[in-house]
Amino acid sequence: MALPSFSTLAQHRSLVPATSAQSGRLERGALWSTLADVCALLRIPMPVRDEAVELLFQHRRIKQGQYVMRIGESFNALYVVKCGFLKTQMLDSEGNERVLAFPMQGDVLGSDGIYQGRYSAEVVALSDCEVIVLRCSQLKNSALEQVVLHAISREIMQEHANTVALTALHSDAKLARFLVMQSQRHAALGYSAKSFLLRMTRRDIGSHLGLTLETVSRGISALAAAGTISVDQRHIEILDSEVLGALQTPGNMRTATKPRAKSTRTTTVSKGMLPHSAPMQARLFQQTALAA
Amino acid sequence: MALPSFSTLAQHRSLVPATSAQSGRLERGALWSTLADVCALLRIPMPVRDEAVELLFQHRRIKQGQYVMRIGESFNALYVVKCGFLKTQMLDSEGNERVLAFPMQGDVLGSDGIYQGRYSAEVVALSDCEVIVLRCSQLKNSALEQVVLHAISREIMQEHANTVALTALHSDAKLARFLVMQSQRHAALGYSAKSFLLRMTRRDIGSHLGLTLETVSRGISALAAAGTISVDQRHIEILDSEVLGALQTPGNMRTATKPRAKSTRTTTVSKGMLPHSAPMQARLFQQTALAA
DNA sequence: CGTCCTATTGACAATCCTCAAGGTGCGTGG
DNA sequence: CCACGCACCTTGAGGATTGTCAATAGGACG
Repeated sequence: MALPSFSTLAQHRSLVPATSAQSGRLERGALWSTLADVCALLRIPMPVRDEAVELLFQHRRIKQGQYVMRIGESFNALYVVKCGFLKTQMLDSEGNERVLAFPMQGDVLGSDGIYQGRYSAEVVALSDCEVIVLRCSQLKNSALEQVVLHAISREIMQEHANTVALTALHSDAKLARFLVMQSQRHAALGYSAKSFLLRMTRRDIGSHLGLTLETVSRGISALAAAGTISVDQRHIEILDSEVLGALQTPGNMRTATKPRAKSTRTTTVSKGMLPHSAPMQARLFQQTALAA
Repeated sequence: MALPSFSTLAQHRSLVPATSAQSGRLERGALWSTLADVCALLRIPMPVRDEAVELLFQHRRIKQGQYVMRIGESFNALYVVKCGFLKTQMLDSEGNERVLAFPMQGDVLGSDGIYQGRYSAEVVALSDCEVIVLRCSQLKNSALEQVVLHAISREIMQEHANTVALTALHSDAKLARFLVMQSQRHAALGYSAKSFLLRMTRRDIGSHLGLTLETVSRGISALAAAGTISVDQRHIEILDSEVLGALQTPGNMRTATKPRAKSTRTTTVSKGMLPHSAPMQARLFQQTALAA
């Protein structure tokens, strides 16, 4: 069982929806994954604890349009996406839905519920999906706990950095960035980086980027007209990744602080107070804290 | 020692910069805080472990304009703001600075370094400050570790939610939201909610909100002209908090998904698969995981 | 085959960025 | 103490971007 269909998936064609890959063992009429399976899916090395308790985590199939979880439900499990494509959204203070992310294979769902004990976002399947259920009771003090916490912290950091970066860009740059990220994420799963299918609506993209669907549509049309990409409905083909990459951070949008100089009496603070070769301490704390 | 100067501070006038409140014990020529001090500052109950090891955490003074940490420095400590006002910023892919947050009393600095083992943001003091140094070696497996992790997860969740919410608003709403949050944060520390001093420049505000400094300036002027606030340099007085609060989410900016209906075959999934009174499990996992 | 959702495109208006020109406050050095 | 420089703030005018409203067309699905 060791590594799951990871290397297998790495050869797939891009347009075949990654529906229900059939790894995991069949037992009691359902599919289950081992600790090793989940770790591989999360791309985090398996802890070497010899307590070979062989924990098994049940799979759950989600049909397109169905919800993995709803806002307000009490937090009792985390989920790891085994395959398929989803959308995470929350309600802002007005009651409108705002799209937070588009999770896919290897992403963790439900981490927003840890803190409040209640999910603050909902996750809906944009294609038929399969997720692995990690119940709290299973995670608590298990070998998986640190692994999952590591994955969560990685995701939150990346997503937040991405959200911040988006704030200062204008529509074309946002769009280019979104497409590049989609491309990279597809590539990371072994699909084509040049050709992929957007599973979400223009409106979803707009909500995620802070644009209207018309602006998204126009932006995509403009990129296509410029020959940077080719569009057929939701099928995207990247023709010039150079140009697309360059578009991510075009002009200024003078929204940033520019100076980058003058540090009033910065003397030797940074080197004076905490020198002491610390990488090891950092690593140690990391072990215990948010990483694995 | 118990609760620090918390209740004392709660009576201060708003314009007096909260510089170097003098709690903490003096030892070896420096100020130190106990576990109880730090927990109170973080507004998190102190763990009841009877290992009364009496850990002491050293204070560090930061003069206005000095840096608490720089981008790229290796991660070896977290900091809790004892008093003063600061600014956190990172460099985007272009090399421009982007302001992430304006930390104040009780906030944690440096959590962005946990994951990479290296700080990805820098923190500069906007006023004379005092921070409490939590070295990794002290935190590791200590009673404080869970407390700090809880505080960090709380901060990250709030900051991310705030960042996401900002994305869809237009300038006036962003500005109103910013002012309301500043007001609330000041109030939470015992200062006046109606009258406070902005320690950051218009440019910093703009960078934080994704606007230019001119737009910020115009927005503030407009609010003042409307009688909602009164402005004198960086001194802000809120005259009509009703109006200001209402401005936070004005028109639509049709950026959100609106439908809010039609769940294709949602049948009984959410209630069918994971009912089981889970709050207790959630609480347990919470204990072990990110909370205290 | 009709309906609904989605996407595209156009025209127009509002917002916001850009460039530019003062003005104010503060620290530094003469 | 005053002059000067420098950052910060304000305000204006013009233009680019983007939101809004509206009309149309294609596709999915029952």
